[in-house]
Amino acid sequence: MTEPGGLPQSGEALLFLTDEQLRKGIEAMFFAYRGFTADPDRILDGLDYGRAHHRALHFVNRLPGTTVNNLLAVLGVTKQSLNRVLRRLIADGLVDSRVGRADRRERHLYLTEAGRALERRLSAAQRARMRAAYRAAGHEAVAGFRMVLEAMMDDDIRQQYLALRDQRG
Amino acid sequence: MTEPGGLPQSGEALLFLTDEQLRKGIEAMFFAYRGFTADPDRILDGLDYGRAHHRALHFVNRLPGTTVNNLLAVLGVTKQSLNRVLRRLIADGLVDSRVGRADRRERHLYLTEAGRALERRLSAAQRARMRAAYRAAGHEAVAGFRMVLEAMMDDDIRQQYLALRDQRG
DNA sequence: TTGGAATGTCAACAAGACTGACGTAAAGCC
DNA sequence: GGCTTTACGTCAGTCTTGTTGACATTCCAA
Repeated sequence: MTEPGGLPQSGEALLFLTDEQLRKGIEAMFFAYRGFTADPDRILDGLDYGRAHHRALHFVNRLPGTTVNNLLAVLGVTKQSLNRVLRRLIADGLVDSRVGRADRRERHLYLTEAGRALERRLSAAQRARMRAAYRAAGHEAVAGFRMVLEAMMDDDIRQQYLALRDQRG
Repeated sequence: MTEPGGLPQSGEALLFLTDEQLRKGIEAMFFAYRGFTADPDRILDGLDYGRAHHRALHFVNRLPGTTVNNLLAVLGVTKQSLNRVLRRLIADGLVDSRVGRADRRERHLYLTEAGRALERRLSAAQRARMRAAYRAAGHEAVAGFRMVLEAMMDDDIRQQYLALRDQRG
């Protein structure tokens, strides 16, 4: 499993990647994702919402006026699954669903004031952890972190991410 | 992305972190995790196993002879939840459960040859993606990636991770 | 006008997490 | 030897979040 016989090569820097190093990265990813979701999860727990609600709130906030179909693509779930979550958020007055003007079949989604308030609370918690991690790791580590994550995405997902990343930001 | 206004960037601290930057990191984490699990998920799908089985196989492989209790702590699930998964793996002959010699209440877990074969197949797929991402991002990015992830973990989880990380490797 | 696309709903189901309760066996302690 | 604790397994039930499949509605576009 270690690089056989002849020398490893690479575009960037003749990276020598042992299975050990890769394994550490895999386990780091696994454990870090738990931390990544821990703070919002705690908040959601008390409110009787789940991670799926957080994700919906996050992307409706990020993409105000997005259609249901577009949100499906971003979240990577079925419409039935999203619909259950969205229905609840709409019923609870966190999300506003407006019939499209150009195309009245479409529903455009917006956060209400209450929705924005919860989204802010959730993302503040998540950002606080991210900020602490960034501070602890330092400036260059942050750039590397993002580069590896972006390289790890599926190609089609990366396109979505990049469009999102560079819009307004 | 460019440092606005003035000053601060840093070696270790004094990182100037906008909410935009943090948000990009959060979304990168979200999308990258999908990629991270995509390849093993595809393999497992055809075998009628799930992500939970993969996690169990991974850590039994990593910690041969580990007890059920220890595995619970690493995975962060309840024993009922783990038991369902483990029972299946044992029944299917992928995991071997041996009564402890010093303490006969304990069960020590090992992969069988078939278990090792599946674990190798899964981790080979996951490592391939990680390797590609590392190569694309370059040597320094890898170090930064790991630093940020480690800083993002909960404290108690990080202890487990570090113990695991530095053992034998 | 008709076909197809976008949305939504109902029903059924499964994985994988959870809690709570209980049983058994073994170990540890007084 | 007896009592308590620990480790493990299991039964039963619940919840969230994902899945398919079927079907209705609305409405754009050819």
